[in-house]
Amino acid sequence: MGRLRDAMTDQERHLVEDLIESEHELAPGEAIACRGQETVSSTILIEGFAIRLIGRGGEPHIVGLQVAGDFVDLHGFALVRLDHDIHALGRTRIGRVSHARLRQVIDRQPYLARLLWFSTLLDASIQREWIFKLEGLGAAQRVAHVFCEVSWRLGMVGLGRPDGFILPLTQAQLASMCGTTAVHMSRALRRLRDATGASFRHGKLHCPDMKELARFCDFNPAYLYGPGEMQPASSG
Amino acid sequence: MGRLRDAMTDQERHLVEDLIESEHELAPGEAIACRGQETVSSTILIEGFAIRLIGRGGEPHIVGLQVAGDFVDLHGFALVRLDHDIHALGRTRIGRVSHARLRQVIDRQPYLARLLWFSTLLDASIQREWIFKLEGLGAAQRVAHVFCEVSWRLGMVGLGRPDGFILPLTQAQLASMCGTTAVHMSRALRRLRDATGASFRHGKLHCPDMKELARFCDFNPAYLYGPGEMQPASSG
DNA sequence: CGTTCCCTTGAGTAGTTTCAATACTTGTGG
DNA sequence: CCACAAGTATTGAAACTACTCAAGGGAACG
Repeated sequence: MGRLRDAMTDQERHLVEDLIESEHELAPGEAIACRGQETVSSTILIEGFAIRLIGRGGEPHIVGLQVAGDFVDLHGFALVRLDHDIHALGRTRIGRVSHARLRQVIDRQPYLARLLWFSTLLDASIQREWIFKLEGLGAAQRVAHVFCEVSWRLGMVGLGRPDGFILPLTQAQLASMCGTTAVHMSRALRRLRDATGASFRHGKLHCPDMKELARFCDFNPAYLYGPGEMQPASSG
Repeated sequence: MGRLRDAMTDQERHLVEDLIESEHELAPGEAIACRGQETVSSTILIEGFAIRLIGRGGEPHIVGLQVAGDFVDLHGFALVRLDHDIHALGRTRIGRVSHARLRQVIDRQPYLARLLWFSTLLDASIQREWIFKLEGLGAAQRVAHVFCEVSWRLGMVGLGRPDGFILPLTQAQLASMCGTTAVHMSRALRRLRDATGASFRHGKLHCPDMKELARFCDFNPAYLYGPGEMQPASSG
């Protein structure tokens, strides 16, 4: 819910923070939630990243990325079972919220319910942008778009840095997210480096000029519903 | 909400149907909702299809498809502004539901609120599957997957036919949905016809063997949360 | 200090795009 | 009913992009 901070009062923010019943440290790659399993609690990502994985038969593909402050499996609350796996990326800290507790708060605070709903809608909006990206852009622009999005989302939760960030993905994982192969991703990253100066190696992006990166892939952050243009429904 | 019929009581279904304040006929291609515009009502697709479009600068791309019974812009309720356009596909009939009315019902019927939420989560699940499909499948398998999904979704709202359906898309639009070109889509459709017997021409799919089509693209409908394996949260 | 995983590079192959030309469908007005 | 126009679908060939296989170099971890 971190990304909704501008839409929440201090009271509401405390209400959400108080929902967390336990905190855990997770090792890199550890599962946060698994496909098909019935969920009795949901997870807030307090620190680190998480990936969504869909795999049938062959290698699983990465179909989503969550950053600190995100509710990663709020779907489980309404859907009971998840359709995909969620894994920690690098070392993470998570908080668990029981569905029973969530239900109590939601029934008494309709506005908070709408905020939780908004949170999942934001994820849906991001997924539509990923579809758009996969349909329309080449490999180098796709990965640039991923970097722009992560930079922007980190900025929305106060973790933004102007010259890059740590994102513990391998090039093979980046390739999976961009619908290409590890070898081709390596070449795409070199083209990106030559064109924009942004270099990614061993889970670290160094980017001297974010604007240049955004120009390279025609990045428009409107779909992230950040403070400014588009805002969630007002309180009341 | 048509697709949730199995999760709703008759009373709840009537409650949703009574929400509809006005019905309209739409001409092919007519806009249902536009990016950026503030929405005061949401739309249920009563008959026909709708597409979601994202376009920045160049040609817009199709990033989503809705069938009869779907709430097409429920996002607008929580998000106020949409991040993309929604257009009618072929002749459609829609119903409008004011947000004021929606809010009333939601605050009094928490379970109904969860059903609406579930409806948007189902769209999100479908979008994740689209991402997976674009990342991992070739053009012929992608379009086969689209056909399987539409067939399944029509079946979920009682409009299923064993030998195909009318889907008023051009090959250029299918290409847009599958991240390829119109020319290549034509070739992909021929390969699909040769491999499975399913032929698509001028907005009509003729498919003698749906199972064969499903096998061709390794289609698994679990992500649609149909009656069976995965179900929304129970009432109460 | 070596093993393992990750990244890079090259060369050949397969798949996709582009451009351009032709044919088919549908709808319109003579 | 036919002719025409506009949109839609198919085909071919050349250029391009991406994939695969394979080998070598580099970073991180024990």
